[in-house]
Amino acid sequence: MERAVARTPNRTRQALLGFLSWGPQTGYGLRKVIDGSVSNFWTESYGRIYPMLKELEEEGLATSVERQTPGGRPTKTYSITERGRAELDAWLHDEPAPPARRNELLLKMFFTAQGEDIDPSDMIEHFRAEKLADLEHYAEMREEIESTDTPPKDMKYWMMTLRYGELEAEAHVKWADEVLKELAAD
Amino acid sequence: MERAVARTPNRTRQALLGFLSWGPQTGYGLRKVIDGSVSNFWTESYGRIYPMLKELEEEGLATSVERQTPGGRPTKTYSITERGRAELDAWLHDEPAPPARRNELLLKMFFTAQGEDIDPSDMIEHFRAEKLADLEHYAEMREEIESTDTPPKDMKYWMMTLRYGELEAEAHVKWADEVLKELAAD
DNA sequence: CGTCGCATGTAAACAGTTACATGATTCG
DNA sequence: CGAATCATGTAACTGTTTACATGCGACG
Repeated sequence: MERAVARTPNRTRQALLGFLSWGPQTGYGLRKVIDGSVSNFWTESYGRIYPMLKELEEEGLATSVERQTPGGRPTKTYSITERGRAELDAWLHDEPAPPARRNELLLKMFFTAQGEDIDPSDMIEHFRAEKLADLEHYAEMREEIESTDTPPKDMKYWMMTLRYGELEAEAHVKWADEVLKELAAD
Repeated sequence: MERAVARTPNRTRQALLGFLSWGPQTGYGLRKVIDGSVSNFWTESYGRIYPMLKELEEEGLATSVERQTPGGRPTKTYSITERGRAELDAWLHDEPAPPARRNELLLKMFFTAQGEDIDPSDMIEHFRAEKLADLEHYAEMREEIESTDTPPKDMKYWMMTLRYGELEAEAHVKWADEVLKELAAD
């Protein structure tokens, strides 16, 4: 009997297929799009993107066309294939793996009493500021998505991921406020 | 000029030093303690624990005593050294690295419209159930910490990490409720 | 007598980042 | 002319899990 395990398997494959499903892209372009849309809950580095695109092509999930641009480096534009779409679809149908549980901030908090004169206030203040910046960023994204002509089907789900970020960040700020108050009370 | 980067560096070292700062432990024991106390925001596998303990000893941050138990395997008990405590203390003083941003649930949500007839409701229902289970678990931990004679200095910080989990899980449940309602409205 | 808990450890594979190499164009 | 942006790609390194090997004692 096998137990379902909390691994973080390779999803770069699916992430790239997802973005290619919107239309052809270069490796460089994918990186930009990822940074500009899902950076809040997903990241990819060139060191993963380029080898993975090569792999996708070898497996017939994507095809590439190399273009000699009128000056500058030749660019390689990838497109998703039918088999690629099928793989993306299959992935969308199964259970996601839970995110890795590794939070250094909390680990430090947990051991604070073990150090000499540690005051975690600065660290939490910093954390709080980051979350507030995230919230501002989300507000901008909300406006941007609503103002550009996003397909309504996509829009709905994008807003849901945005909402996740908002509620989570708000909870984090609330936590920081509570904790800072308690720390100040000493 | 170097930019501070959001890496997730090796903190197994500090985690183990933290737990050893409470008192001597075996590798096996450390795993148990970690699972029973911080599993909510930190995990370690044997494959990291044993090699890391060896490393800590080589670097003079811990010492070990091998005991021949009256039957059974010999056990190796590690203790933290002064230098180990200094390293732990230094770590407690610097900024934590932000957690990795890789959430497969949200990545799936983001691409839901790209699949054929995808209804993410089941997935979110499952997510919600997990968070409710987490909340129950936190309630138990709260009682447990309060009933056993935890040093009050530690207690305060442990409760803060617990509170983080509670507020976050509550936000996640709220998100799931909102999203499920919206999905049901179609 | 089976399996669970105690207990240590390694090897292989996988996941992921960072730094580097290369080079043209455009903008200030 | 220097910096930013477009653009592709590799190599080295770090981090982490999983599966396996080994074996005793206790409990049912």
